[in-house]
Amino acid sequence: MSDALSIIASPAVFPPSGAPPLEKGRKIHRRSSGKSLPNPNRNPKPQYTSTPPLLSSSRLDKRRSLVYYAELASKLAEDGRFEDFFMVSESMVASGVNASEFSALLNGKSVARGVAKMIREGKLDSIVERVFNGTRRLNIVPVQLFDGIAVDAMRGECGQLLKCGNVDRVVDLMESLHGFQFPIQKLVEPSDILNLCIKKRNPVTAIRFAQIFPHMEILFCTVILEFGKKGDLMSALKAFEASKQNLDCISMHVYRTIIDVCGLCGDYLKSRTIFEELLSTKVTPNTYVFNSLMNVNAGDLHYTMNIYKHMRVRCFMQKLGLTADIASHNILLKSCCLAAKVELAQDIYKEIRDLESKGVLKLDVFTYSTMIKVFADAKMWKRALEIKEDMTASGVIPNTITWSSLINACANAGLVEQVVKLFEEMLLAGGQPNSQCVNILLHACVEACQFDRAFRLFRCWKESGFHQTATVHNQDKTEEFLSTDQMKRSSMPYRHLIMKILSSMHETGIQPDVVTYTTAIKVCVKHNDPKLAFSLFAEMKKYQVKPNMVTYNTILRARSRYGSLQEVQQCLTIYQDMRKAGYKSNDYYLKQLIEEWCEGVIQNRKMANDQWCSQRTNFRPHSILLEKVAEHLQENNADSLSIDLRGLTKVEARIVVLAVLRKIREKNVAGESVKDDILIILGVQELYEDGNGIREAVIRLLHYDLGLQVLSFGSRTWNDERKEVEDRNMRSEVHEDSSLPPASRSPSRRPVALQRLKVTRESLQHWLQRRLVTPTK
DNA sequence: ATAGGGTTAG
Repeated sequence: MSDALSIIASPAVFPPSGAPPLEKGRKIHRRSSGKSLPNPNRNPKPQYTSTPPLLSSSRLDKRRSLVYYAELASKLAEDGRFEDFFMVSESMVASGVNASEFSALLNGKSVARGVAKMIREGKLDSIVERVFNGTRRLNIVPVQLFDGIAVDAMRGECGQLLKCGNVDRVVDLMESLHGFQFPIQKLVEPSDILNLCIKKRNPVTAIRFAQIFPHMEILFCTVILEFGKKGDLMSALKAFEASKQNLDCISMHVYRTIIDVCGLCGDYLKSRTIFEELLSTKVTPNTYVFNSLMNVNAGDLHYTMNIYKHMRVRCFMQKLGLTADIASHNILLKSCCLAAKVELAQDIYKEIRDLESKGVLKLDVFTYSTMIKVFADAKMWKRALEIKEDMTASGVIPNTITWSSLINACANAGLVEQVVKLFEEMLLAGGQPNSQCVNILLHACVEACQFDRAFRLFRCWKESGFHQTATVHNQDKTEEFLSTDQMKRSSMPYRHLIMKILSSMHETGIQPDVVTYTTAIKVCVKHNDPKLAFSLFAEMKKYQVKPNMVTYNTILRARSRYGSLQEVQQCLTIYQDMRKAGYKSNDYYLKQLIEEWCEGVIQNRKMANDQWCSQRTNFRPHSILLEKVAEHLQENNADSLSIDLRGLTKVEARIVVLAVLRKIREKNVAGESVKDDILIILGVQELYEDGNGIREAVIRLLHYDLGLQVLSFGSRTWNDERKEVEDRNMRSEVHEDSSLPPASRSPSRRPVALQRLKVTRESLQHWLQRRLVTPTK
């Protein structure tokens, strides 16, 4: 048998200088003899045109020709011509050359550049398909072929795909690469992939990603937790099940995470099921699992106590050390706190103090803070202060949260003096107040109507920083005591104080948060000052402080105080804003506002109101009513006098019509006269039949209650039409074929049309004039 | 990569 290399290297097999190749090599021939190869000008080294030592069988020659073909293959790869690259490489290997010897001679940089080039050209799939499968056929470890250039290029490409939200594509790619031991973790930030999966509520892709991630357990935990944080328990559970399939042993961390997630998603019963399942595997749960379970079920003291006992018995039986640690006890105290069991909490506190003296446990800042909260909730502020003494005696340093709890204990009891005193003490002790702490203080002052005092504190901070506050404040104290009564009567308008307080906070470096703004808005609402409330709402948006449910409810709560069209419009804007922010079903206050505002049109007609009250509870949970009203009341919709009532119920239709009428009335008072008729669209129905009774209800309201002239679409008066309808009904009853569905009946006899009503401009004007002479309320 | 404590609204 002749030398293998000489066969592969013979001109008949692979000609370096352009002789006819094997059929397999046609492409190589065409391309390599074409544009880029050989090209001495572009790259004079190596000289492909020079004749390689072909027919020699000496070792040196063999080596030389191996180097030559490796260089050639590298060059082809660099140009992104991987088919040609593999043609050369595979031919070499087929000829008996050792693949690893050959691959060691390949220029890794060139191959990497070639890969980068393909990536730039968007040929990502080809890389996986050709390059990786090709290298596999060659028995070359593909990773060796790539250096930083290719990895960078591929990372860039994955980043682009993620930017476009194409997370599945990235995971597809990574799955393929993973099969070739490619270091996929170098390509993307795991959090980038997970965030997208979570945003799309797509657990499947997240699970696929976790399966190929080098630290699978960690990633599964992260996936479970992140879905949980978004309240997506379903997806979290899917990831949990997948993690059990993929991990070879029971992971306490995974169990702990899913139990926490049950808590985050409010399904504490599910956490119990999962715990039972874990017990059934006969694996002893660790302290983390026990503690998480207790914490999630903290609202159920009975259950938490049982778990706690279970822990202790287990320790006893297995002669283990104490599994219940200080965190377990802290959770138990929290559970007592939630159940308002002050005495039990005190007993447990005594017990753990005892354990501490025996050196078994060490009470920490959490323990003391929780106990302070126990007493704060029970309005036992003196006992709360005693806990603080215990704490300092044990050498535990109170932190911001401890101080906040303590201040809150006094605030709950209405002791503003004590609150301020503690705050000063905190500052002296070097405590760093944050916005939450400041909010408690602010709230305490607000509750006691001491706006002036709150402002004074904030002014001090602004002028001299926190740590000067105590002294400055003390100087003011006498004066303040003397003028408390005047302050309660708000000698200085509270509204100036609120704005000032907020700006002081900004300047002191404490960012007013949702709670600060909500408290301020609450004060405005209390003082009947919707204008300032709305402007505060605008300001918080300006500072990118996101309103929450409480904020929306606070501002919308004062519905009865909002009277003007503008105020109602602002409310509706806020409502729409709320919907956009994802708060859906709680539009209770605004519905009431709209109802009351609209009904104000006929508020002196008692009968109508009584009838109304019986109907008001019939709203659908996600009615389109408010959107509809908002649409009509918007300023830019001023000239549209067409009301589309399609899809609304009787009650909703009534409100929308009333809203438009009230708007017309307010505009009229402001000097804008009615410009046109009102057109009311009722929907596609049989002209003389009205299943929902909307038509009847609207006509009753407009014609009978308000005395407006209502025309049907043909401009006949409603009364004329009514007679006609009755006549027709009498006649049709005889002939009607009730077995047919309405739509299939003869249109000539029962016409199907878009029903419309019209309220004429003249009758509206009459109505407005009547309204003016009628004494109000 | 590991839990547990504080504020607002009804």
